[in-house]
Formats: sequence, structure tokens, C-alpha cells
Amino acid sequence: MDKEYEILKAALQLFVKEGFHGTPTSRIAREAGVATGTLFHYYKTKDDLVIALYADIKEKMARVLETAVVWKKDFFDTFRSVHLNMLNWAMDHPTEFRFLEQFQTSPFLAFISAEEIKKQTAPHIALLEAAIEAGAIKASPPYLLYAMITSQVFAVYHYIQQSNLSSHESRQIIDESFEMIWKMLQ
Amino acid sequence: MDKEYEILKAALQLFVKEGFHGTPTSRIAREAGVATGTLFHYYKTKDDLVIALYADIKEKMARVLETAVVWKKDFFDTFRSVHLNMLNWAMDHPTEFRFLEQFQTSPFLAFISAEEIKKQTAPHIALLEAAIEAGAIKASPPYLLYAMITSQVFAVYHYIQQSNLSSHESRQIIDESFEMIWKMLQ
DNA sequence: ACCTTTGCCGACTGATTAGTCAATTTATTT
DNA sequence: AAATAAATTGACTAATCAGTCGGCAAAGGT
Repeated sequence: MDKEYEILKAALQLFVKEGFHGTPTSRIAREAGVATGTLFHYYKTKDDLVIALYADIKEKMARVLETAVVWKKDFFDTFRSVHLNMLNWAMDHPTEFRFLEQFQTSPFLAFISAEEIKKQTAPHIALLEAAIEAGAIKASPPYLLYAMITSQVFAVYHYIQQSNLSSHESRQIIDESFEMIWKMLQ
Repeated sequence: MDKEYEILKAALQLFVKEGFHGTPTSRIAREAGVATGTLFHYYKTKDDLVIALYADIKEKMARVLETAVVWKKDFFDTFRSVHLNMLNWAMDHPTEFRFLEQFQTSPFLAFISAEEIKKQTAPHIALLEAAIEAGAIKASPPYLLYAMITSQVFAVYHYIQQSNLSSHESRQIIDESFEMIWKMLQ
């Protein structure tokens, strides 16, 4: 039992359910089966814990997406693979996904440097630029396209969760949503 | 000077800057030029204040959008008007807009009843259903389309803010983004 | 076996918090 | 003008919070 991991796990659940400032460190420690001192042994402050959790989740998602963002037989299939994998990851990790969403709209986002964000988005921006270069999609600012595409992932995720569809229906909606996104990019 | 309004105004600024639980009621009262007792005279609890603020902003936005959601010469122009007006409102009320975004991804959203949300989205859903009926847009679930369209508004808003464009460039991006959304809906 | 480092504990603290309340001022009604 | 009601105050409290600290236990190196 890795205590550091248990702390992150408990923090994730509580942050999503109660909000960042809404969950006391004492409660995180209790839920993780750990003393408060241990929590502050691993994370100097509560803010550090929040940011570490964000970094951990981002990194795990990026590692899964790495395999999806590679080149398929054409741009359509490549973008489709990214979209499907992102949504599959979201469906498999709903709490992590909701945390990312909450974090990215919170004042905590200011703690993440511009370079860090740039590094995270780099592979997606590169793919968009290549697709524009090749004439596969329209020539809009890549960061605008990136923002529009990722925001769709959150929208589709919420629609599926809210209407709690079967996994078959979900897959159908995910497919349909990609068709729409692709049309949007033409 | 309406104290109730001053409290809402101060709470909005602080919530967006520091987060919901990150801002003490004492600070809200001080910033509003009011005693703490006055704050709790108008709002029984802090949660009540948060929810009242959400309701206030939602209502103000809805009132502005009411004029935009009316019928123009065709569906294209009507949807376009909604999109433009929403983004214009966001540009004119950035703090309010960011609050809505933050609130809607927070655990506070659970305090808003399903009926309340249904009532808020009703005019947009009705417009979507009419457009589907008329064959002006594709026949996807209206709530999915609604989620996808509104998420685009947030995406475009963030892109504009982040790249801090001139108002001319902004208008161009807003126009372009609607063209993309419309294509997506075909 | 001894020493050093590291992990871990949980009682403790000083500061801060949401919310109360009795008293005072201001507005409204009679 | 008197009486009633509503708005406003800020000192106060009980609870809670983030973070500390001295000590114990385990692990690893020599």
C-alpha cells in the first residue's frame, strides 16, 4: 500500500465531490488511512497537493493518448482515433475527467505555467498544423481549433453521462459527434 | 446604494478570483462595504449566496438573449444571432461568464434542480427541435446539439481572451466559429 | 551492531471560519 | 407624532482549518 498514492486517490474523490477548498486536509488523510502529518510530509501545502494531483492525472491521460495520437492511414482516421480514445478514457475515468474539468475552470489554473500548457498541447497542435498544411482541414488558428475540439469532448461526455446511455448507444453518439467535428473542420 | 446588490457584486469578483470556498464571507462583506450581519440578513448561508448569484447572472444573461433567440429571416440567421449575442455578452461580462463556467463544473450545480435547468434551456431546445423538424439541421438529439453548441461558445471565448485580439479580429473569429458550427450542424 | 536517513504518526496550535444575536438606526405605517 | 417593522451593525462564539513538531519505527548503509 503506497501511502502517497492513497492520498492522491482520496483527494481526487473528495475534491470532485466537495470542491477544492470544501475538503479539509484532515478528511483527505482520514479517507486515505493516513495521519495528517503524512499528508504534509508528501505535500508541503494543500495547494501543492491539488497541483500534484492535476499533474498526475494529466500525465496519465497523456500517456494513454500517446498511442492514439500516432499516425493512422489518413488525417480523418488519425483525428478520429484521438477523439475516440479521449472519450473512452473519460468514460473509464469519470472522476479524473471531472477533476480536470473543474481544475481548468478554477483559479488554480494560474499555477500552471504557459510553457507547461504548451508542452501538453504540443502534439495536438502539431497534428492540427500538419493537417492544415496538407489541406485536410480548414486553415484556422490551430489553438482555436484545438479549443473547439476539446470542448466538444467535454460536451459529449456530459451528454452521455446525463442521459446515461448504454455502452452501445454511447459508442454511436461518440461516432456521430466525431462526424460532426470533422465536418466542422472542413 | 443597494447593499444586497453590492454583496452580489463583491461576491462575484472574489469567487472568480479566489474560488467559492476560498473567499470568506467576512471578506465579501468588507469588500461590499457592509457588516457581516447584513450579508447573512440577505442570504441565510454562504451556499445560498452562491446559488443566488448564479440565479442572478443566469437571469440577466437570459434576458439579454431573449431578444437574440427570436426568429430572424431563416434558421441560419437565427442561430447566428444567438451565437453572436452570447459571445458579445461574454465579452462584455467576462467575470460573470467565468463565474458561470466555474459554477457549472462545480459540485454546486447539484443544487440546481433538473426542472430549473430544463426551463433555462427550453427556448434553445425548442429552436433546435424546430430546425430539425424543418430539415435545416441534422436530426441528432437536441440536448446533444445544445451541449456541443454552448461548449463552443466557451471555447471561442477563451481563445479570444487568451490571444487578446482586437475587437475587429474578435468579430472575425466569432463569425468564423459560427460558420464552423453551422457546418457541424448540417 | 551501530548510525543515519526516511517514513510515519497524531496530539497540538494559532489563525480563521460561518453564522448568531442583542442593540441601534432607518423606513414605513397608523 | 407615536408605534411598528425592517435594515444594519459588529462584537462574539463554537467549530474548523492548514500546518507543525517531537518522537517512534523501519530500512538501508557501513
